[in-house]
Amino acid sequence: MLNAFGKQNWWPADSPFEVIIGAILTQQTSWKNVEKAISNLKNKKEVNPESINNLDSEELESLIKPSGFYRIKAKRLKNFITYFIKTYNGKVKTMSEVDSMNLRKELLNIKGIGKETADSILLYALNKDIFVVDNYTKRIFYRLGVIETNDYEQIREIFEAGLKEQDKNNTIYNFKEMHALTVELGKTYCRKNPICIKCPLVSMCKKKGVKNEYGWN
DNA sequence: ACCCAGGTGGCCC
DNA sequence: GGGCCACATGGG
Repeated sequence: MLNAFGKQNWWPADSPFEVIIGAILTQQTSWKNVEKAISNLKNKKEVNPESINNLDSEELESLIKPSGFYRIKAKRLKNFITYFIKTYNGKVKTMSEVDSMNLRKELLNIKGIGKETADSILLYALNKDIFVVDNYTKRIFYRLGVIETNDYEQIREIFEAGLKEQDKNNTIYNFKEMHALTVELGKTYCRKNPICIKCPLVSMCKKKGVKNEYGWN
């Protein structure tokens, strides 16, 4: 994937806090639309916990409209920021000092932050060695025959173990690139309706004739 | 006119 | 534990 697509250098953002905002806004949404929403926020105010918390809900909704699901995402942003200010005084550094698996549980208790969003925050905002599993990860590597399970935690542990074993000295970097490259490959060659024939990994495929969401046509 | 996007929670069984 | 649904804008 690195040969096919090059280094991705995720996550594009000016600050770790902006990574978190983007992680919530990009749920089931193309990054292009998220960029518009973040650009609207930046044009309004500096993107920091206090300034976004001080926006009233209707104004926040209207600013993030391009990212879709804007009413529910405005609530999700507020849910996170309320917790973040109350618990960590709005400081990313303070939050990042918490043990990563304990912090993961805390994040998962916030309504609107599920596993992928929590793990994106841990990896890309806080540089924790947690691998992010998304639907492309499941779809691509199921089709390839690399994984047989659909369970998020199992898949996360399989990738974490494999990537650590391959290169212990660049765990965080490799987790970041692996996930970003997986998304890049998925966007181009691994949609729900399979168009895998030009996929750079197609020669590795072990599975044939599987017909379901994670199937091969 | 479809199909899909860097998911999540609620509800039902 | 899974299966289905709402949430919504914008691009191919």
